[in-house]
Amino acid sequence: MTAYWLMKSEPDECSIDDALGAPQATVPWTGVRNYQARNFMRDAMQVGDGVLFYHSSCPEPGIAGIARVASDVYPDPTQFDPKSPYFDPKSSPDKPRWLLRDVKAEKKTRLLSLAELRDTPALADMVVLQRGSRLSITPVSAEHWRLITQELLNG
DNA sequence: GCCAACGTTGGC
DNA sequence: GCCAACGTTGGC
Repeated sequence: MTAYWLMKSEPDECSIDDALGAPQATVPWTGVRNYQARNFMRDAMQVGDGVLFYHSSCPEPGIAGIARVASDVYPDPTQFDPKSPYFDPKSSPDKPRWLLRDVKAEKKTRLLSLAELRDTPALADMVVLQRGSRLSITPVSAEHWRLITQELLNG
């Protein structure tokens, strides 16, 4: 059964344009250093799941495009790179702590801003909108996915 | 740069 | 296992 996700990326690091410009429009979702978000990728995601590509920590935070989970889970190579800001000295290649999946960008959309998301009563239950929510990967219900993609693709 | 909210660490 | 201190996220 297809599931849906919202995945945050800082556009300074990897914007929807960057992802679309990558080979096969596919990027490894590096840098997740939160166990709950990691576990979503490891245990709950499946290839083909829908992804709302969200721009965070930027002047205009919000959903910027549609993407899809494009690979099985595998170790995040940045955890082993001492020069990477995501380096984790407590991790090792034979016992990797951090995992990722590849994400394939499908379409850049208009920016559906965080303010607009918050102004939409039908989306009030979205995990990402909950008070104090900081997770960089959150599940999205089928109904919320339908509403948002309909608005972005047809609206 | 501020700060609320949450996660992680480490001493006990 | 508790919990205070500290670190991080991310909108504003």
